[in-house]
Amino acid sequence: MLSKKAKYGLQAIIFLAKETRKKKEPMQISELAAHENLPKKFLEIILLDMRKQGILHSQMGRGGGYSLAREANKITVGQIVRALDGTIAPISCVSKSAYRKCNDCKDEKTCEIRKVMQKVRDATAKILDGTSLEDAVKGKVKF
Amino acid sequence: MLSKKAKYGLQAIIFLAKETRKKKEPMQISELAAHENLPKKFLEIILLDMRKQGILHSQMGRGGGYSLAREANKITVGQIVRALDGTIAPISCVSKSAYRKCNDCKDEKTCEIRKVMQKVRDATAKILDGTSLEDAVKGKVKF
DNA sequence: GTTATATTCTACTTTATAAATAGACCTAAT
DNA sequence: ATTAGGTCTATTTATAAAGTAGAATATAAC
Repeated sequence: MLSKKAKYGLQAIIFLAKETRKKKEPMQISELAAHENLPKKFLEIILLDMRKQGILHSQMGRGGGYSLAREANKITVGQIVRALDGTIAPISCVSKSAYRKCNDCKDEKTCEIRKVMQKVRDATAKILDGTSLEDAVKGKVKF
Repeated sequence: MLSKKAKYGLQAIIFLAKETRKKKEPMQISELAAHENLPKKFLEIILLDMRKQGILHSQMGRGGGYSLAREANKITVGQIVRALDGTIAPISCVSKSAYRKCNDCKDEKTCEIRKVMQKVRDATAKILDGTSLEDAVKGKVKF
């Protein structure tokens, strides 16, 4: 399951992507939180995470706020989920961004669970990495 | 991410499926836990869950233990994950087995996140429901 | 330069849920 | 009756999620 962190982050950045098309000014955390009904302080952490990973850009001081660091068609849903949840893989031993061997795994190559979950990861990656914010906003989800 | 519960459950039932091909006697929790290096008491809860959902059969008393309730080709990985995690969906609003509307969702039909996650769910379901324990044990994971 | 506004950063508390553990209790075979 | 097993209740521990409070920092506007 997607964590709430990733879900809230997606909600916020999708709203940002929508609004960015209209006006170019950054948006305040408060406005984002209010519009999407998200816990403000939690959202603060989430936005900060995305900024540190280069997905969002922030502007301090008066008139400041958050804006997309790149164009909406250059940011994928997969990047956001990885930034906030660490991975899109159902199990860490098939993750590319956050690989970790299972605790008592005897042999990764013959692990049956790993084989199945590898397929799930690949299918998920294809969808999430193949969907940009622009696609999402325009409702153009392929596959 | 798959919970540890589901992962341990899969480990245990796959081991069971392998051993069942040889001998027909039920297997004890202790043996399962020892062989797969799983916390015994936690595994106890997991096996009980699967029994209550008709996936496993248990025999009380001396010489008892757990065995598959159906043949290995009649049990899918998807059934096990759903039994232990409630759903295979990345977000509850696209789950079939455990549907739940998102808290402050204004309109499910236009939700961009939902559209993407629906695709992920469908792709995941195809793989997990299309893979039986027999497939897993024989290393025959399609797709 | 001062002020207002907004992000950034730190720290702590609470609540909910996942993960793990302990022990008493029930069941069936011998 | 005894023994070997599952069943059930309760509790603890760890982590995710959320909320609270406040200080530090950066920037625009005056």
